[in-house]
Amino acid sequence: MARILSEFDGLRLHDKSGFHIGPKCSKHPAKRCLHTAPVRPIMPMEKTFDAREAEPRIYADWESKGCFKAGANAKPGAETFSIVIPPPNVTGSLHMGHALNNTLQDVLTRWHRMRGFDTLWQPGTDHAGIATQMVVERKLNDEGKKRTDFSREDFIAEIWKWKEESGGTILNQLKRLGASCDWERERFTMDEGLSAAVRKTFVEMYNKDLIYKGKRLVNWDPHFETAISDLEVENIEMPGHMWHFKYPLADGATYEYVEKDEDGNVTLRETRDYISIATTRPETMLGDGAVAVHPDDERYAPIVGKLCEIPVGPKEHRRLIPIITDEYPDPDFGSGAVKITGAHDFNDYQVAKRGNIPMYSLMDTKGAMRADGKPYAEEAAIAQAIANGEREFDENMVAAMNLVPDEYRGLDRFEARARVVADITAEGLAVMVPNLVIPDAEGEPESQETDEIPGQAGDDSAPAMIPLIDSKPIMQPFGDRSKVVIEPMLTDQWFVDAHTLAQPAIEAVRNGDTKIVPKQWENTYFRWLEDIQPWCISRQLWWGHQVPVWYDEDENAYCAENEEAAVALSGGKSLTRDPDVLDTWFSSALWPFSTMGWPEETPELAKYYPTSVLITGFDIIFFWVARMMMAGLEFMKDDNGKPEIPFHDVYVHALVRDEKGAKMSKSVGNVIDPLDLIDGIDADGLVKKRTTGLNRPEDAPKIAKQTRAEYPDGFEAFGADALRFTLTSMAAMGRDIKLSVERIKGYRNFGTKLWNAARFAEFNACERDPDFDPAAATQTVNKWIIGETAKTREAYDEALSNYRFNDVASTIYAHVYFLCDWYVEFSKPLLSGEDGAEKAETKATVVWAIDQCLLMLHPIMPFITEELWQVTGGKGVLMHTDWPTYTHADLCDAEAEAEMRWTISLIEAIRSVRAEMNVPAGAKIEMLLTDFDMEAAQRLLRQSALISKMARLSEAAVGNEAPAGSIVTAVEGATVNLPLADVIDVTVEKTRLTKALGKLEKEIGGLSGKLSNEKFLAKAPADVVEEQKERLAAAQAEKDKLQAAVGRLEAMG
RNA sequence: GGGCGCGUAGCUCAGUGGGAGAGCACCUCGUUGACAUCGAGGGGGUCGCUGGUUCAAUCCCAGCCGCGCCCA
Repeated sequence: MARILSEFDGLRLHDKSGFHIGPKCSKHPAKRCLHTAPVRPIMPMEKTFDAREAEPRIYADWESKGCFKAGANAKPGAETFSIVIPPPNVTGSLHMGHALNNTLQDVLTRWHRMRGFDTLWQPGTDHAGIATQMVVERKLNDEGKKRTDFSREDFIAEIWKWKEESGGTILNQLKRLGASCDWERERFTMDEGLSAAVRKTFVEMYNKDLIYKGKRLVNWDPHFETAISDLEVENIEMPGHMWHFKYPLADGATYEYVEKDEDGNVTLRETRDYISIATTRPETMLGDGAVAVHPDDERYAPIVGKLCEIPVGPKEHRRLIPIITDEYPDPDFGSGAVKITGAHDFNDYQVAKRGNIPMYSLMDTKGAMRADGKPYAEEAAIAQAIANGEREFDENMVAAMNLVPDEYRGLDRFEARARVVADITAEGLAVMVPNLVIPDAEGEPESQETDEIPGQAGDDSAPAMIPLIDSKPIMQPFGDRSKVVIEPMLTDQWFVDAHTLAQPAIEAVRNGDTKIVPKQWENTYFRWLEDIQPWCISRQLWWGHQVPVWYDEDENAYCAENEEAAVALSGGKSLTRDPDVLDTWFSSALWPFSTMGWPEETPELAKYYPTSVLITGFDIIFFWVARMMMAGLEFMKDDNGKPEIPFHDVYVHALVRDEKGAKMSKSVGNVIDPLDLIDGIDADGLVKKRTTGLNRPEDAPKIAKQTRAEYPDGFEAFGADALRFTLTSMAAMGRDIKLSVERIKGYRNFGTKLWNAARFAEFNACERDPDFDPAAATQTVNKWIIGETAKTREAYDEALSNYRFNDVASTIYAHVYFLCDWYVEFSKPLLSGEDGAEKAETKATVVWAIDQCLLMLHPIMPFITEELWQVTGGKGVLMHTDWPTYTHADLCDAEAEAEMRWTISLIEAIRSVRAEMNVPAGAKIEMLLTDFDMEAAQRLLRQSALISKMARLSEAAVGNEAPAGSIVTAVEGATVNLPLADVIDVTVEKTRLTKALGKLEKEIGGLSGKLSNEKFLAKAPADVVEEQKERLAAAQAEKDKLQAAVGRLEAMG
């Protein structure tokens, strides 16, 4: 519906309803005011855009019209453009990272769709194994139920129920953001189709030995009681301790222990009956299989091959273990001797494998000391026989043995640590040092820290000797979801031979088939893939894709896509399925093709795979990008059977941080929910949000205070457009985004600016002219803005083609402001002039120019632009309107451009003087150009109306002589004289001119120095030399003009 | 320890081998018929430091200082 007020040029109503308010206008009593125009039920545009009301309405409209469907708005035979969404966790809710990620995808998708590409943005969610199981378990707990109250099937049914009810949250939030995904194609990694893809890939890889099962040391999460992959472990430096214990030599043997300094001088010589071992994990001593020293370490050479005693456990059953050599121990670290606990440490595991040292598992799935198996005495005896070399052993036998002494069985691992330390210390087998009072760096006495360290009694009596305990930071592994300390555990797990799969994935990026942007991330990608470890894909969870492997009674494995096939493989045996499920990322790795229907050969797959670009954060390059590359290249083949990449480009964007640069986190209380910026939230709501559900509830008051101080009024409803524009404008390559609420506000205001430009067009009855040809414009101002628009369009497309999102945003932002500041003002005289061809052309140009802004802004700010398009009677939907293809070369009129640039510079010069001289804004003054060239005179003649209006001149003329008492400034080709004798202060004016001259002289000095340098003239490119010459001439000319003005001032006295 | 990145205006950040930019903040003026969610004008930076390459370096190279991230 067109709402053009063609009969009421300049009509302005203060009442939003569109009815005029009364017979007298209170606002403009003295003027001719159209508020007194006849009452008419019309609907002018609202004064501002109400995002909260309009955005959901507009989105619903697009959706109902099928605007997002794959292929919508595609030109016949168009190229395809496809993106698969990084599937958010089904449990997720939208955070800033999603907002950024999806805004960028939407910008690209909308842009291509408008350009007529056959476009698919494939949406969906990820089943997120641990996260989802966690959410549902918590919900059941709230209902007083436990997971173990359910059968596996029933529990999974509970999760599906939850998914149906609550799983769509994040997708609805993406809609609120404006994401133009093809929702009809929504997929979920646990869908039947995607599950079939998982089974098929597993079976194929199994059959190629790319997947295998084995007992390996893996990262074990004692909270979730499952293995996790290396990537799901976060190593965090924590304050820790290193204890030093004596492992007595067997049978009271002794040796000469000698320490030397670098020059070989003996610094210590004593007879020892023990070997000193340093450890950060005393509880694992129970599982030691050996003590290792470096083969070159002379200190221990005398005792290599001998046995020593683990100084813990019942005395009568102390285990003896061999002292071996291995390259792993660092002689300069600690005592240089390392205990080897193959089942609980990754380094020890390697040593144990090399040395065929038994690896004794000490803990159960919850991280407590084992309580199963035979009594300690029996187990210890067997272990001793192994250590003595009297007994053969194998992996499984050793794994079954429980070497935890009876008194420690069932203890939590940290409790066990304290007990072990206390027991050893009590027995006098801790290494002791004098209890020195050590001066610290500031020279103040400070005793060795003894707080809460197991093994050191908090005794006031200050004993002479205390146990040697180093307090120092140690790296500890934590589960990225559970936040508990990860335990290396020796378990049977499924692995993917990632090394083999990585080679084609490396090659595809190296040879440019897939391009990573910004390029620096390629290094990260290569480094990880080149050193990739086997990928542990099995999880001891219930929610996920169950491993498609069945076992018969003899543990023979049959891998097949379903049970019938497995049974057939086994020759008809009765089989049991492997209970493990797969790492969620296993199914995510298939996402680019599984969502398109693979393993079926669907038309979508043929059309949209490989996808055009993947937009993702750097934090999942390893988790996801690299694995999709591996899976794609392994399973997808083009018509010639050549492995096919999943995407041509990978654009890696930054992390969104808070305004101060801190990572947004619940516990810090600095999280900003994108939806709160879109729809607004008051301070109470924000505080409530940030302080509920904290891990540390005691932080709530602090967080509340911080929040109120920072955002005393909460957030206004800035709308999705403003947030999107902000994120786009800040998405510069290679740097994190510090999100500023002020900046969002600024871009909301930018939307209002655009809105008002459209209102201006409406008030002036500027209607779209279907026959308007921008190349045929006749008026200088029109030709000029058309050329400027074309320039902007080219710069925009160039930037977006290169994923330079921030450049795109600033290009269109600057253009809109330029249009409003200058063209809109310039158009006014033409619009209020006589009816005629010029006026008609200008009206059409105004609409055209604003429409071009709407088009170019639409990918970033889809809502307000669509609303403006439709409110002003645009045809169809803006999101399916064709993208412009004109170029600056097509539409530029060089003369018009030069003339308008000159006009602008003159207006700016006059305004500047007026402001500096404090000429009242309302006062009209005269202007006279002197020393003018013909071009300047003609330009003034042609543009005097505009210049007079915008510079508030009563007269604009050319003349031969400057009037006395003029203030002077310069433009290209003329001296500008403003006769302001009554306001002029000779001293002030002289100061102003002197300052300006100073700047010019500095510039002239630099330029002439350069131009008199023969080397510069000889070596610099000709165009650069020419440019410098022109600049020098211009500066010189301006200097002359100002100099003359100074002369005249001095003549005045 | 290895790798990557960053240091430009008070703040947040663009940018370029040849005239230092934007937004916000700040100061002055202003209800001019689109817009006070606004307009006009203005101040403010030895482009981290030191060397090198070059006719020319904020930009390229090396070293140093400071900060961040990833990996061990």
